[in-house]
Amino acid sequence: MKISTRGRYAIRVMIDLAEHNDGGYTAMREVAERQQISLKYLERILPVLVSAKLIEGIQGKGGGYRLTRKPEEYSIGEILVLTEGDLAPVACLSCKGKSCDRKYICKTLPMWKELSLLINNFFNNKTIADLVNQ
Amino acid sequence: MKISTRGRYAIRVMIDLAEHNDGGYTAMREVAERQQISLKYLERILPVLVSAKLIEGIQGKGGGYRLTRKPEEYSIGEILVLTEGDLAPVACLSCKGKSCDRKYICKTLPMWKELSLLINNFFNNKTIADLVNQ
DNA sequence: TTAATTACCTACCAAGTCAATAGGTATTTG
DNA sequence: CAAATACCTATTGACTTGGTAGGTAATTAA
Repeated sequence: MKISTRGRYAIRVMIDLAEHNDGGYTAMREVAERQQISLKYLERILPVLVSAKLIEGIQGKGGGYRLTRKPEEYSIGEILVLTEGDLAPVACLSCKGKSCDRKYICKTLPMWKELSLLINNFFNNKTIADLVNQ
Repeated sequence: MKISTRGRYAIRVMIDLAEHNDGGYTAMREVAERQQISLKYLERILPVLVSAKLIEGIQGKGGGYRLTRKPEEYSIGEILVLTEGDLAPVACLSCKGKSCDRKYICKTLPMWKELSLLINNFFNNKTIADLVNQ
């Protein structure tokens, strides 16, 4: 029951980009240094954020990444779904998991659905801007 | 971000024991059959519930397990803590994890604490009795 | 007393995930 | 041309997951 470094690092990168958002591009080398995260590892996490158009990057000297929207327009939920794959607390509710043949009689399923809703609401109602301003 | 079969199966066993609670002992072979869970696997999950005195078992023919309290006196939280080890949604908040040296400057830590509280409250306010009666 | 049944115990295993590291290539700027 | 950057793919060691295998000890019914 843990959110992995992939998702947590992605959020920290987004916050860092929001904090240093002057219209230009921020090199991931700087972000990695400030956040004390391996640059090489970050480079493996970012592509999914780029292809989902949450950030955009340009190559070459002076290049880097920048946000494509305002910080308050990113929900934590969408970042985590991209990087973690799913926010379902149990396999039965994951879109990847196969349908369980006990779903109509399972006494625990309603509880998992309730929890899933709680967690999803929590993350969808929290934005990058909420985390920058504190 | 998933609760594993260990915790989920433990809860289902507790519910099953509560449903067939006539004062006597219920053989795990029956529970495994009803719940469609491998008996051998269940036998590996149960010892922690026994040593924490959530259930008690007696050996030999006619033996089995039974609850030591009333169903409404078991919170889902305590069952999951025993079987999953921890309910912290991130390593930084786990009792097992080492202390993070960014904890005083981390912009995300307050959010993880908030989520952790939400999840713990959810599980601590839900009992086995809540799941049996529906 | 014996056979059946049960909890209880330990070792093992295959597959997958996690958290990186390594070693590049392509692109752009000064 | 050199430096800096994003971008790409393969590999790896440690760990977790979800079991299986093969027993032993205790108890009861026949």
